[in-house]
Amino acid sequence: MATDMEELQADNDALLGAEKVFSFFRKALLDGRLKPGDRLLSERELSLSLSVSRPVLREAFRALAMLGFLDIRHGKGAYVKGPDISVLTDFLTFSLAQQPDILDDVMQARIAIECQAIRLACERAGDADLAAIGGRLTRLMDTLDDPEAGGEADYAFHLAIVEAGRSAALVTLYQAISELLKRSHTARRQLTVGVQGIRDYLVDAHREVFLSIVARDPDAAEARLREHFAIGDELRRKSMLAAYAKIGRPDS
Amino acid sequence: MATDMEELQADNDALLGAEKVFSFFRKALLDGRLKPGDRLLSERELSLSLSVSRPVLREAFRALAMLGFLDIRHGKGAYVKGPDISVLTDFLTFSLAQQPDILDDVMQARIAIECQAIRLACERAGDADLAAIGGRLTRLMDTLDDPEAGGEADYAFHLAIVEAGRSAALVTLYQAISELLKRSHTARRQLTVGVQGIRDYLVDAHREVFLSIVARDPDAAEARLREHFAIGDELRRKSMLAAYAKIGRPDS
DNA sequence: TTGACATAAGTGGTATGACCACTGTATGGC
DNA sequence: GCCATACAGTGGTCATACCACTTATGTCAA
Repeated sequence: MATDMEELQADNDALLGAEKVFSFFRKALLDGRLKPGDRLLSERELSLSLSVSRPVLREAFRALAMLGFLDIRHGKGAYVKGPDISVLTDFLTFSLAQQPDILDDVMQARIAIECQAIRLACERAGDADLAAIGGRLTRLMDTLDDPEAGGEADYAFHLAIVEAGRSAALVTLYQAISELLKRSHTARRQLTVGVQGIRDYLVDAHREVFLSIVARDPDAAEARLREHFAIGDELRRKSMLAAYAKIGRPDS
Repeated sequence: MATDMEELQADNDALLGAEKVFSFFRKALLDGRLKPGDRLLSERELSLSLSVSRPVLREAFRALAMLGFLDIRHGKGAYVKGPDISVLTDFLTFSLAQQPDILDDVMQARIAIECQAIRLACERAGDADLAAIGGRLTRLMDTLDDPEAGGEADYAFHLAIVEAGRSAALVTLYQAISELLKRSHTARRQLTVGVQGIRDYLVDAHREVFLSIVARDPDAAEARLREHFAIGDELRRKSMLAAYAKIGRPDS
């Protein structure tokens, strides 16, 4: 992936060991010789065929598996996997996790993606998309008292909106930050679970967002969504203040 | 990275070979024993210390290098590298490249990120950020006639806006799609280079966006930006139509 | 005949030891 | 003092052997 096409014509032995394997794999994938689901030759055969040693071939295999392009199963063989977003998710999670307050900052990415997706959803969503969002809304109402399940339902609802936008790029990015988003969701729920009137608010806010999509009004939908985020932020801040205040006093 | 924290307490030998290496590496990174720039023990020493064979350790090393966490230099050793976005970029480019029309769809992600970032920029941008954007604007005006340099200047301008938003998550995502964005930029410039009044439009549109940020008016800034995108889309469509019409006729 | 079990072949997983190629340093002669 | 060679340490590669898992095949007993 990193290197360019310079060596595409060269199946020759000028390459440095593992590069030969990567080159072979890339080419085979691009010209259709290998498709997701295909089974590769065994390590012994392939290493012979590419004239590299088995350890070298295994290094390359392991790296490809790490990147999600191969699924290696003990005793069965190595199978080609389509590009898998989970790798991207892991990598992003790990990269961003280094910084403090990332759970707050990832909220900005969430707002960005959802606000654009909801606009698209107003134009592009089909009946199935709307039904999916509605279903998640029901699920959300059923799990109001459980921070864990509630957080997941919340995430599922918003994911359905993004998917309704029918933009592969937006969905991919959203999935890429999904791990951090889920954490953020449950963390927020745990903070705000005791707030006065939170149940009614959650239901109303999400329903209004949903109805705006059904009405196919992009500006209103985005506005509702932004409002939802702003209020959520406000609630969260108050809850944190309350929590700190409680810590300060004796908790009789 | 993929697995969770269950085995964090287990330095024991319950792990499957390569996992031991990953576990060690992850732990050492998280508790600060390893920092970017550090040199790892030699393969022979480390394999002994982790009680795995050298080939297994090398497989893990190769995978980590592939992911950008290690820089392995022949004859010198293996050095820890900070997370490198370029891996993410490559992966995203490769994953999304499979689908047709991705260059159009990635525009949705771009709009999403920039529209949110410009809102943040209105609140958070410092003088240095504004100066940076201004500088890119000048550069943009100087390269109006060169599709290549012009495309890059265009990209640089918008990147400066995103950076002015001071959100690590947004910047990271933007960089992740940067490769596709750059292609998109130059492709658009090549299409619209001959359009009547395009030079004046480009300057005016970008300047207005810039001035909105300076005025610190989020709603206006986002509106200007969306308008810019919409008009760009319109221009591009017209140009494509014109190009097709020209092909239909004899090009005397 | 049919079921369950044992066996064998093929696969990935690991280990060992040796050797090559590259790098930096130390040691020798000049 | 300086340069060139030799050496030690490193990653890079290889060949071989063996272990563990999966599957299919075949065999034996009910």
